[in-house]
Amino acid sequence: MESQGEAGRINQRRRTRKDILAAAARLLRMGRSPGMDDVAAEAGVSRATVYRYFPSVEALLVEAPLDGAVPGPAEVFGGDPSTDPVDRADRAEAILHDMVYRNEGQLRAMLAASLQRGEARAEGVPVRQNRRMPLIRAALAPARSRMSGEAHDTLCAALALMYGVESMVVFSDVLGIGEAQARRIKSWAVRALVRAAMEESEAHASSTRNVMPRASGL
Amino acid sequence: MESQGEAGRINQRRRTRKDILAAAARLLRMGRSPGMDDVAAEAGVSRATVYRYFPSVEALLVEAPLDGAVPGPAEVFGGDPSTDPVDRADRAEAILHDMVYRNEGQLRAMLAASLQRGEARAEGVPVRQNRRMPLIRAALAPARSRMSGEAHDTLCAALALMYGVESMVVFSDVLGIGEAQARRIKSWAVRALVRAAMEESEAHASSTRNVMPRASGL
DNA sequence: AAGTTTGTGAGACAACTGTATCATAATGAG
DNA sequence: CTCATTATGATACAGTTGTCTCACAAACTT
Repeated sequence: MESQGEAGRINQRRRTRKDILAAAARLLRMGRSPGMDDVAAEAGVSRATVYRYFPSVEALLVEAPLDGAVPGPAEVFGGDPSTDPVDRADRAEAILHDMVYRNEGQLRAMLAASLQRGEARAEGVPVRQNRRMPLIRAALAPARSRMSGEAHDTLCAALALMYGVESMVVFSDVLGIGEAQARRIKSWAVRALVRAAMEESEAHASSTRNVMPRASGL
Repeated sequence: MESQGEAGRINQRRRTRKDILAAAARLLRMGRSPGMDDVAAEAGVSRATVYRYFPSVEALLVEAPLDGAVPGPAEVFGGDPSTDPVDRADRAEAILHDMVYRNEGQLRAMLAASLQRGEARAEGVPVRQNRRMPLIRAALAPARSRMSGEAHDTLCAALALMYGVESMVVFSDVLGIGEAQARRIKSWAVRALVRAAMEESEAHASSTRNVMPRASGL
């Protein structure tokens, strides 16, 4: 055999890699912040092998699968007759809220890893993925035609501030607020923002003044 | 001398502590993420001494002073005749916005440090400083008497999601939005939230229904 | 000037991270 | 089956973090 790299023993490597990620996710789900030794022991492989698949513990934790698949827009609003953007935005937040608090430890690790990209960052490390915007867009779909593009983008960006892990960090670490309180506060804020954007768009329909700033590149 | 603890050599200890924090801030301002050795060398003290004042690198970086003092409520609203909570909240956000983007590197390091080893949380060590709540409270002071305590606390918590470093992380890393855009979006959202809370409170004054959830412990 | 208290420096130490090397065992091709 | 390929295990290693102990020197008290 001369073709190396791709066609060595793909199945074995895939299985090992999957086992390592599963072990990491299992430990993260226990609330621990595992080190390489822990992951290796849990996966039943040696520490050196884990390092052969992931260059650092951060890179490993970032790729560890989340508990419970993050539902896409189709799963959330698929067979949904509701057309009220306020309710839909609120419900989308509730779903992401549950996912975030169920995977708190892992998401914190992922956020921390993405923040250290300040100085010297490796090449292959995956950046941050954006799970929230598709959900937000889908939630606001019924109101999309009633708003200007700028108003829609601004609202999307503002909602993105409340939908992700970062809001949980603020609630927990800065404000010392628990999950239930956080959910109630975000629910109120999300509804207020969507309502405000729609009211401004309606007002804009009769006058020519645009209250909302532009927000492109989303 | 038998009374130890308080009256030992307070001045010396204060000076050492200040030097260590200043050294850490100096290194952070260079964009580095210093370790204990670096801080000790920069401060001109031994590594053991640094550990005598701060139990970990995280605790040290969290307390490191920022470039340009964060103005307190007095400096911002001291000789200020404005009483519109919407404008005041917007202006407070603008001030914190400038501070955040001026200290982006250090604040990212501080945020990462606070997330890093979330497992072993020390007892007396503050996880995060809370610079934003005093400003938010001062901004909303003119409206404080016109709202219920629950409505006020909920609004404060919702605003706290937009005032700090975390919103910058969302804008930059998740949405890819620059500073000016971020400021405009936050300005709109802040104004919309304050306005919504005040309108609901006015409506509440005539009816008995309370739309806003409770948020205590701020 | 004692003598005592107390902050500091120096170094040893275990634990963990990330890298490198070598030997072994599993795998697939002939 | 036989043999070369290759993933893996077992180490050893340097670097860092955080703890600890001991000795020294600066301060305060009398």
